[in-house]
Amino acid sequence: MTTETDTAEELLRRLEDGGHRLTAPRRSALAALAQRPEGFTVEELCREVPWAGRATIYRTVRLLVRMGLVCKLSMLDGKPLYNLAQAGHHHHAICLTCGSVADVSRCGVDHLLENIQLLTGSQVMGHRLEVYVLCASCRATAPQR
Amino acid sequence: MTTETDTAEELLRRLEDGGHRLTAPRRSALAALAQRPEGFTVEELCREVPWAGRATIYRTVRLLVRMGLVCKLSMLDGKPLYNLAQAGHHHHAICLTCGSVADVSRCGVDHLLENIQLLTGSQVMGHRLEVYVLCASCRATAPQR
DNA sequence: CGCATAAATGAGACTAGGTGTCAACACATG
DNA sequence: CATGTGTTGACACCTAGTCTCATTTATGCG
Repeated sequence: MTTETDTAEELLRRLEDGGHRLTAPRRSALAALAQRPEGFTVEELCREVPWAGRATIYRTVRLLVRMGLVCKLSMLDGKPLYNLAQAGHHHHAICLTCGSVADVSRCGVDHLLENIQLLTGSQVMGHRLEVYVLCASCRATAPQR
Repeated sequence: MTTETDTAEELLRRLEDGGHRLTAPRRSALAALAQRPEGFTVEELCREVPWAGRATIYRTVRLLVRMGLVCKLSMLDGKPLYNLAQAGHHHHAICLTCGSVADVSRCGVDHLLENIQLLTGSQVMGHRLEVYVLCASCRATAPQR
């Protein structure tokens, strides 16, 4: 089983491989972020690592997003939420109750985009898909969030 | 053919039908917005109707969004863009070049959401889909935006 | 018409989320 | 251990939007 520490180590390694320095603020930010598999906001991270500058935390998260290690998604009300990227896909089913994020890439998204090209004659340049769900386990239990 | 004036009149009528007052700031905001079928930002509207208060313009747009007359979508970089709602659907193919918005509802979105429920065992509560395209006519001409 | 009154307005403070600047600092390498 | 570039932190600034509250105004009623 992958622990939070493993996750943080992995991110650290990826940063290093990318030619980035492993500084104290980055280590702390990664450690904090690895403990929140259900997603986090940058302000939350700032509160958890109060001795590091706000700009630094934002820069670290932006770096991780650009490297594809973290993805930024938006909740129903438009508020941003970040979470660890599982792989290279870009589609999520976010549970409104527990915050868990499921991969939706194999549910026909590509097919949908193909249809759009065919039916409208346009060329798809990018897309954003966010699905808000009540996940299987939350359907049976009480809301927590 | 529907002119911009017709559009503004129509919006005005809908507001009135909804029990809202037809005030001068609202009339101007609607007139300005009706002239931008390719979408607009609220700040743009504020610049076009500078004698009306910024809060009022924001309130007017929010009202129109809540009434389903205008929809808020977000561009690839996350910046918000508003445009006149064509109907009750919620899916758009936004041309990155000319800003035109096409309806994508009949391209299999519902089918996709059904698949998600079946494959993940979750209940879909809401979703957001934005597709960024180069529309058919822009594929043949030079970029303008 | 004239009036009452609830709805709407405008100024401006405030919020969230995020970026830009710049002097000071620190990591890794020669 | 010098050196130089990447990184930091403080803080100003930005966009997008909301809230408050005193003032104004559209509209239905008599």
